[in-house]
Amino acid sequence: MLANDKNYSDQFLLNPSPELSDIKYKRHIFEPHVFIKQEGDVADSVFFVESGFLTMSKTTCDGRRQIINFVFPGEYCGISKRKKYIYDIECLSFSSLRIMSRHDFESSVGSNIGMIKEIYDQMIIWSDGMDELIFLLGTKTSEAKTASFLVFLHIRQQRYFTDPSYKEIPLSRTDIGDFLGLRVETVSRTLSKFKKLNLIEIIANNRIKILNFKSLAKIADIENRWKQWDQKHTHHS
Amino acid sequence: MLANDKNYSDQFLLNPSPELSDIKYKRHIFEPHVFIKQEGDVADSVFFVESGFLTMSKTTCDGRRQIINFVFPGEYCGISKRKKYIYDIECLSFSSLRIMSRHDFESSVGSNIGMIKEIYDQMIIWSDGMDELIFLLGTKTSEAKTASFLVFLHIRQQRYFTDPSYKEIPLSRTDIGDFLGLRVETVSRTLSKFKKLNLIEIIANNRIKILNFKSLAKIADIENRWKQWDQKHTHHS
DNA sequence: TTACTGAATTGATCTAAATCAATTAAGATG
DNA sequence: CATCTTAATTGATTTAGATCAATTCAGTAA
Repeated sequence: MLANDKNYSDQFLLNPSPELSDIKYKRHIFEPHVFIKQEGDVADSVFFVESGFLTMSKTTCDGRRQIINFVFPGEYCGISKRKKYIYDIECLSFSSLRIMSRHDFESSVGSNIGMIKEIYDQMIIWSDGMDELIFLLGTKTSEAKTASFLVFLHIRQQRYFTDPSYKEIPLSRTDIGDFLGLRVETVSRTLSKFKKLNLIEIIANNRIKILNFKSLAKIADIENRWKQWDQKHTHHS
Repeated sequence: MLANDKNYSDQFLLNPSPELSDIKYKRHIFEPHVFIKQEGDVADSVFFVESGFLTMSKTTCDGRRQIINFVFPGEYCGISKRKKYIYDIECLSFSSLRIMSRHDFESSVGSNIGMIKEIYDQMIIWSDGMDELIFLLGTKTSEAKTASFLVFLHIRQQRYFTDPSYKEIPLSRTDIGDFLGLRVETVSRTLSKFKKLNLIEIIANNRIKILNFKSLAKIADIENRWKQWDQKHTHHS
């Protein structure tokens, strides 16, 4: 729990679109690392993130966690057709959420084409992100995964923030690993390697500055596999 | 290309809901292994599967393929907000598709709340499936992955088919591996193991009969990890 | 039938990443 | 401030699954 997280102000709260802002809600501020909902809980609410960051994750009984998605300010979370949530919803930082009842949300969405369009649009964007994550988890090496993550975070942060004091997403190495399907140690080693190559600068544990975006983007896609291929096929000595 | 795939008939074609069936379309029959669209193609069409199976997949430049989703009869495919597709759309079997122009599709969906609700519902279901796949890829062992796949397929097939002649989805071991983030050899080895344990029966290459669903479901979730944990913590000899 | 082709299986070996084990660094607390 | 706690890093070792290499099997064609 960082001291400056406590300088909480709603100066930068995001509002939902006019279409959606009519739904009855309660605002609630959550502290970091609080579980808003857990897998198996009755899926009775929908959340709108006014500020802060959430994760959607699932944990095996032996403690392996997979982060399925990050929820950014301006996004909805908890939309489901099931009786129970199939994932945990957890706060990464101090977060201000609008909590709506599922019933209110669904009846509003069901009767207003502007509203459903809004949610539909978010779902298509999320769907693209999930495609990328599935591809990453199924095919990429630890280096490509880590580079992809840095690229992803860089783009996502640029998209969402104009206020400099809210630029950082408080992710631990464990969180990063749980997103990429890697262990902490591997994430740490890979970041150290990137640091040595002057691709990044580790300012503080939760602050990684990208020094060479282009190279990272290359590694994220294919570079390391090509490197291997290259080594095999061009070194004849 | 199996001989009985050629016994093509539209006796079992699925229709979209009345809401959506007004959109202008062309029907087209595709052969197995045909790419309907490839990553990078202009995203100008939307497809409705009347019969057959599609995959959405992405391939790295060194040939690793990740299947992101299977498209079953009655489902839509190719819906995007991007200019270009970010995945390949490929036929697994002989498939009858309704091809709509993206423009027609979007304008119909944008103006009809019944239509958008229909698509929205499919997206929520797909989203749940993608959550599961992300979890599987990030946390599960090869045995749990393979068992999960068998469970998934069993449930999916039961849901979609009443006509027995269309029960089998023509997946190769490579396809299964490309879905689970495993290599062919690993899939084969794992299936052989399951066969030896009398959990499944391999009738033909594309026909796996489940003999013990309960055990597979257990393995799919956690069994193998608990087994490991168990061995470590209870064997004191 | 026999030969041919591509898929599946099985075995041997290798390797990327996990696991195990300290050590170091960074925050938080009294 | 010193102390306590938790996170990050780094090194040594192990291992699950990949890769490499035949072999077997199934399906098709001649």
